[in-house]
Amino acid sequence: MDAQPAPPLPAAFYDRPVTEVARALIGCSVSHGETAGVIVETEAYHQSEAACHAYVGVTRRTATLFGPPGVAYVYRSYGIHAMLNAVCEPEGVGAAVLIRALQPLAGLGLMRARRGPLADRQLCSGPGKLTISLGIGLDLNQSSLVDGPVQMHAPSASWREPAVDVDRRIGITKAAELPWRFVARNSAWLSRPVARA
DNA sequence: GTATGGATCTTCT
DNA sequence: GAAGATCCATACA
Repeated sequence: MDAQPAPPLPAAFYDRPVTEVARALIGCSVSHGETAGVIVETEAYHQSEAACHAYVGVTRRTATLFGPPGVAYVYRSYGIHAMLNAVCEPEGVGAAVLIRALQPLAGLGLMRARRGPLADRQLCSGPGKLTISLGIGLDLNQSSLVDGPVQMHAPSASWREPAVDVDRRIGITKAAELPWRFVARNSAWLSRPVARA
């Protein structure tokens, strides 16, 4: 709690292969207003595979994915849930990292006010949950992760670089076999345990 | 504790 | 008109 926030990750951080960024984001933190959490679970999406929205090409919906790196891509899924992604790779390439789960770090009271009287581990253990807890809505689509309302920060000094497990992605039907899900090993805050050790 | 089905809206064909 | 990267409540063992 006393941890002074490090400077936000620069746009260059996201200007790399999306799988590298997805792995590097494990242990980083996301903040929005009073609320913040440590990223413990991510998935990579790239225009070269069918599960990615950008697979179909540039549309009005996916334009953000093809934009410059270091920008938030927020969209609605199943008509109900907002999903937070970080756009990666150079402008013109459709790729993003989906933030699937957080370890709550700050503003837990505000999270409960938004979500209800839930246990800590239920506040951000899912892509649709964490956006509600952090108050992230569709209006934040295309906002900068470097100097916008939602920011991502490098791991605090006390965070030991965790072992990262790789797994298949969740909840998709196409290209489901790609090992593009990255999680912090032995974390208790995941949306779902790793399939195989 | 595990399993199944419903809710709800934006975007694209 | 249909599909989609989900979450929650309810039913049953």
